[in-house]
Amino acid sequence: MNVFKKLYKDLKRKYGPPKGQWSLWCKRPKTEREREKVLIGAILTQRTNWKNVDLVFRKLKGAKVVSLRDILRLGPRKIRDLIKPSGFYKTKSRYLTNLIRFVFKDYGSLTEIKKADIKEVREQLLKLKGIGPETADSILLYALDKPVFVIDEYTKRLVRKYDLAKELSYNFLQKLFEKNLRKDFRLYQDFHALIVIDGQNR
DNA sequence: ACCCAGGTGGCCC
DNA sequence: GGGCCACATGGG
Repeated sequence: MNVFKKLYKDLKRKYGPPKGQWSLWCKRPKTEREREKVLIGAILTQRTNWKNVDLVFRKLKGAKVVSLRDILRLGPRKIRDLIKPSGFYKTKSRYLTNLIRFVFKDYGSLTEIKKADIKEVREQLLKLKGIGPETADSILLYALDKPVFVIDEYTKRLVRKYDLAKELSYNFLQKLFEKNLRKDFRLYQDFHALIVIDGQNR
């Protein structure tokens, strides 16, 4: 058994199924509404503590904003105020609105995007302002159930801790994980979630 | 009063 | 391609 698979098994044994926010992100299958929530969360959680993002979701719920349509209906100004606790709220409200417009304009729904070619969707996402490799891949993996391994700060710390690679570039690490694991979005979802949980557990 | 958190874009060299 | 900085809030 290779070291990647072993690390996954160890983390799984230590923490069990991912909890909290991750129970939604790793849920299978997801409803359209659940995919939308993951999509919103993928933007809001950029460089931000999940506690703050959760605060935003409670505010959104209180304002009866529970879908992508609701966000567009409210408009950028109101959304800006509602997402304040997640930080960087001016840029994030723009990023989020742009992303949602892209979803509706090019595909109509997340369920439709799910049927499209992964490569193509990834490239389209990366063209959007505010969506870099990690956010694009988080969307692909957790909102669209695509087998794409997400590399983030915690993943890099894990790589350093166990000396899994000398190079730490995004693309290199992503290929490394994907090469050493079976191509399975469920495995990728749980593994990455556990890496973050473990990283935050220090 | 610091310091941190699932990043990204825009500069500069 | 790499090094820096702005973006902002809530919690330890």
